[in-house]
Amino acid sequence: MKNAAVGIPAIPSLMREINERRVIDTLRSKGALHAAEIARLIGLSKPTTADILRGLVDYNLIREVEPGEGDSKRARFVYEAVSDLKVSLAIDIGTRFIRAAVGDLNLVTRAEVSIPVMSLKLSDLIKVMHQSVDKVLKESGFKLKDVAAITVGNPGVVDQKTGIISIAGTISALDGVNLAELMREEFGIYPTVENDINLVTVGEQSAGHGVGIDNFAVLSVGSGLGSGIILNGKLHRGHRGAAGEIFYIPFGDPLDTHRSATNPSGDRIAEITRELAKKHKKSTLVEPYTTIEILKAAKDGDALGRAVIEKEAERIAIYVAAISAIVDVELVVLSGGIGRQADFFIDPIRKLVNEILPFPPKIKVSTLGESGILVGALQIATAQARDLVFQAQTGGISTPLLANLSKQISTNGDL
Amino acid sequence: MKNAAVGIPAIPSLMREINERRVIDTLRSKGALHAAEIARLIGLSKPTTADILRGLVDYNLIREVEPGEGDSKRARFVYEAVSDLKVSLAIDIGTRFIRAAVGDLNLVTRAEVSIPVMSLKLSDLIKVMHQSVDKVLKESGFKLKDVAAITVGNPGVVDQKTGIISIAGTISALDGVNLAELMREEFGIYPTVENDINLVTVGEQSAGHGVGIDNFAVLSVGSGLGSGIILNGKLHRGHRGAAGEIFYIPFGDPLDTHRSATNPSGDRIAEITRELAKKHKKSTLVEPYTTIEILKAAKDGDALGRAVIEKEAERIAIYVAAISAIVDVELVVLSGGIGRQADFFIDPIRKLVNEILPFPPKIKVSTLGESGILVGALQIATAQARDLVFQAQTGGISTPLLANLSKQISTNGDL
DNA sequence: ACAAAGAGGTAGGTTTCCTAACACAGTTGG
DNA sequence: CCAACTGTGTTAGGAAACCTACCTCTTTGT
Repeated sequence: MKNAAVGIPAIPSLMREINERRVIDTLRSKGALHAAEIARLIGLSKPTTADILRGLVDYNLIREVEPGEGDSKRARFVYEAVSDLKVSLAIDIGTRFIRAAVGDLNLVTRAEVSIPVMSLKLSDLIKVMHQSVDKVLKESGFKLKDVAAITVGNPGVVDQKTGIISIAGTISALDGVNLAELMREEFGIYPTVENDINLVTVGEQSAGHGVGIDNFAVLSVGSGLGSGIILNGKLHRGHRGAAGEIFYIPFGDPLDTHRSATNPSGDRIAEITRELAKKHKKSTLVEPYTTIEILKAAKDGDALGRAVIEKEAERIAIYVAAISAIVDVELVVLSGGIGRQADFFIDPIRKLVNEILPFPPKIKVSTLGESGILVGALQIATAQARDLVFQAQTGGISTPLLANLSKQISTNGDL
Repeated sequence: MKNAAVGIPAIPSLMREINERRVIDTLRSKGALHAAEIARLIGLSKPTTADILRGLVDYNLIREVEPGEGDSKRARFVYEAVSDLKVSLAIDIGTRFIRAAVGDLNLVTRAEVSIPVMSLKLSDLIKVMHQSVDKVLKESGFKLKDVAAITVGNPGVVDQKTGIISIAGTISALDGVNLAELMREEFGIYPTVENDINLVTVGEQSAGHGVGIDNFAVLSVGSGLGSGIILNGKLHRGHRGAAGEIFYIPFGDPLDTHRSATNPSGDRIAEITRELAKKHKKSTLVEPYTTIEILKAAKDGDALGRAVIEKEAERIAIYVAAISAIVDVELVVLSGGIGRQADFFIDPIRKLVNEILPFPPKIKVSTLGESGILVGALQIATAQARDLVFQAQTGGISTPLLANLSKQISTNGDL
């Protein structure tokens, strides 16, 4: 036991790796650039930058390209990050469809498919998942061996340590299942399994209303109710991955497991309508009340429809307020089947939230649509894929170790 | 504009600074050590470590001491971090007392005082604050010029950008005041002004039940109601510093600004008692109902007292549940005048929380007592003081810049 | 047309770290 | 009790990474 090092020291080769990573990150985010410009952006000298670029070309992580329109005419060599060394795979296990997407290392979606679910039995879900993966890979022109990382969305809470899913609600076949392990057996790759609303939230962060916002939440109101939270620019999962499970906020009778008094989700909307139908006799709405018809009627000016929506607004508002009271977000994005339709009743939500809170958040309606889950899943899978590719090509140390170092750097003053 | 560097590059001198900081951090957390042991702990080679140690001795940041009991007999030189180069100051502005403490760079409390406030007028508060600072400095043997950093606790929400306090509740004289700027004028040092419950939370993290726990909350039930949240090991302040203002969770009637139906704080406890007194005629309790007497009666077995406490338990439980539903913490620590007495009614709180949540947190009662605010404030002030001293002695770059670098390092894989 | 500015490269030098080898001082075991 | 061992601290030599300064060549601007 001669060198039982606890931490990793800052040695010259580590310095080089940090700078290499920053060069490639810069190329991925800004597109093709020439050496002098990269040097300026990062703060390195030209000789060092040129040396790093030569190394990255040797590693096959970047390549020389023809100077384009935006480049200085004096630039003789322009570099871009190689995007198709490996790909990442995003899968969304939903109640009605299983969707899948293939993305390259520069986060460009190469293919996207959607296959209807035949039954909610676990074996059938796995079967359809296989079909969607096969189909999306074929369409993208890549093979399974090209896949570096997979991220899977599901409606449940995922235990980060064991990998086991719980509270999967509508897809109860997933409860108690270790989906990550199961997929490793099926596809040979250990995937990241994540809650679907958390993925929508990451999607909003990378391509929606959450771009550049460090503290925001997504409130998803659809057939179920849930939320995802970005705090200090990072998805907050909580101790057991159950952060954002706002259904369990004990509004009304604490022991009412249906949250009958406050639940705005599709589960409850028919009951709200039935209740309000006693007062509003004139209505085009008839049993069985469906969410789609209620929303349509409300837009068309139907009194019962409007009354239901007014109630919905109140119920959504209290959840927005509860989230913001506890974590003080800058923005709440409404998502999910009902939330995405909230454009025409967002004003009463805002009004009530502003009355409840001294520091109300902005409230917006998601514009990402159905594929929000895949956008977020690709974001996570691609980040992992980039890291794996970097390690594989350079033989560098892993990002978790680097993150460890960066933690050690800033113990002070950064509380 | 020849070198408009956006980031800071990883250059050799930065590497040295990282290693210097890690050496001194190691000495502060582990006490006195000899060179070979430090080298092992950090992972550096012996010659490099010895060189760094010589440098830090020259900078006056560490000093050579006599080898003690715990040290290897072969150790010829043992080093410790210099603790009294500068000190930090913690101030707690409370409704009844203003407390102050002086701590050294190794986080040892050198003196602590408590002075009753005469009135809640701003000018009087400032006067008493001055007295407490003078007194605590005198007792500690340091002067104002030795103070490197100050952290001040107050009941309000502090806007991180403007420095202005709001919702200060019981000390309404602070509302709209820029206390940080005011103190800079008084003491010549720009302090960190922070919400008092946030400071208690940092206190629990460094010296209470929160040691080693990455996700936990402090629920403070006293004359008011509030909470502080540690997520991923860091205090979460939120977009406007209003995180943890759980009073605004719209339990009951959303527009009831008193939260009559659910507020467990001292504000409301007399009313709860009055209500329950109708059912429990036999009681030693009489108007005016005070929190202290109610708690005492309940402990002595008084029926009315017990009924009130039962109600309190329910009310506390729903706030614990709401926090945990949203951020999924491992632990909730009960604090504040009432919360710290919760030992004898913690079981019904646990029972109800376990019934409400699928992933209930552990619940514990704070053991820090009245000085929790000062413990947290010293923690923050000392972290800043260490950083300032390091910069002053070495001429190194600031920690925010280092943190910036560490952020740039781990863009990937660390979502 | 020619000077200025910018891209890319080379040379030389500094800083930082490492390994290897050694001197010296305690520890251990026959 | 002394030889062999183990661990501390130092010295020497060398590798890796960065920098500045300067050079050439091309484009830009007057």
